[in-house]
Amino acid sequence: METPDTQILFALGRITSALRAGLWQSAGELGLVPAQAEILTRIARQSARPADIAAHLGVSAASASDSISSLVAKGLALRLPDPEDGRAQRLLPTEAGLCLAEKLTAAPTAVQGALAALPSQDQAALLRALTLIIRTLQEARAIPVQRMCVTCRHFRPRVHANADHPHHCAFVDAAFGDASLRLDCGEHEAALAEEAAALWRRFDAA
Amino acid sequence: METPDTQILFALGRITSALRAGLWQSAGELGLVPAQAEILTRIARQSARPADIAAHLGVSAASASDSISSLVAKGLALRLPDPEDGRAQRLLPTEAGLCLAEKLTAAPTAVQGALAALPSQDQAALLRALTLIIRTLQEARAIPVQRMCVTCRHFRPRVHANADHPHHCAFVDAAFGDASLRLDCGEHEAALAEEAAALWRRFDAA
DNA sequence: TCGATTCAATTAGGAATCCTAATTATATTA
DNA sequence: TAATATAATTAGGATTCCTAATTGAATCGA
Repeated sequence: METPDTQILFALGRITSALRAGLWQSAGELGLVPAQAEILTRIARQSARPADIAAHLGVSAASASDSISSLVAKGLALRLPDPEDGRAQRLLPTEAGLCLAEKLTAAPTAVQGALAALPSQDQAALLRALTLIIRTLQEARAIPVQRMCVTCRHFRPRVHANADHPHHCAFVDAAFGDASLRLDCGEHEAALAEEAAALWRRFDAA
Repeated sequence: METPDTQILFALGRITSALRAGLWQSAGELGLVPAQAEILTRIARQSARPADIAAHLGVSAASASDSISSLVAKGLALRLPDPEDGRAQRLLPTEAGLCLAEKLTAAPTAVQGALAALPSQDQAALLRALTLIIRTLQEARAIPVQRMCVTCRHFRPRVHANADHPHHCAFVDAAFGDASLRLDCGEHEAALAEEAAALWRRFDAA
């Protein structure tokens, strides 16, 4: 318990516990368990395959299938055949599922409150650090690839002198700062390999 | 998915998944499941009561009791009567449990790798932000109280001009920075209520 | 001091997740 | 066309997780 690494890991563990407890609480009030709530909010945002869900949650395909079946049995989700691949399926929320997903994302949790209470400079620094971590985890194949700024061909890191808005998005043609980094952007287009490496170095530089 | 809050929550979710998957992996190689691994490493660091374990993990006392029983059945932990309270127990690791706990903490995970790869400035900023979050979660009674710098009577936030080492610990009489903030310090002594509030304001100030 | 209440912990009962291994059906490749 | 790979589920079993009820010990008030 001495290096920053160890302290950070410890801190993440504590916050993870709070997140799980909060999810049991808020999901439980709506008749769901955490895994079901996570899957439902995910497919409410965007349709996904069972394999995506499993990768997103970091569980086996069999476990994901279990939880999906629970949602289907409750009439909150549908399994439809995937038009692009006869082996695959597309998961969609039902009307009731969408309604419940909105309540879930709206439900305030203790962690959300703590984030809101964070000074905006710390918020930006936190988001920046987490973005870097997620990028590294992606490269290590520990988590599935995100549609995030730091791998997007529209991203221009550190091109402005303004310390609060050093980055630029070529898609919306606007300057922005660490606080506005996206991890799941609808306009994301993957940069080519060498281009991505250059973005990475530029953003990462301390 | 627009405000920093939402992005941060999303990011924490992704990292949580990676943490859980890593724990299934590393604990699984040693014949444990995540909950058992977390309890074992916790009691290896310091003896604890079942109620502490439950609060630490954010689960019910009954669930904690289940997992503790699993550890006891495997010969990795012992339940001893608590000398201070006849209703309570003290949990201790056995020799085999200590040995396993060391292997667990030594096992490198993907998230640990990602943390190590983080530039040290981002590490410090991350630890600072997480410390603030944990402090808020404690106040909201969402997680149990930690033996952390920001609630310690030896802590002197922002007393030095040196930007890298602005804080001071009166116990060891040394300057330190955000990167060295402790969340579980052996020398922690809780500050009085009003004193604690003053520390908080001073450290929090952006 | 004695009863009532509170508290720490476990047990009981049951639902849900999680795993690996095996199976089915579709895609891809040689 | 045959062999292999992939997407998903099912089967079987271990474990966690919940709430409610129980046991024993500590504390509080009359």
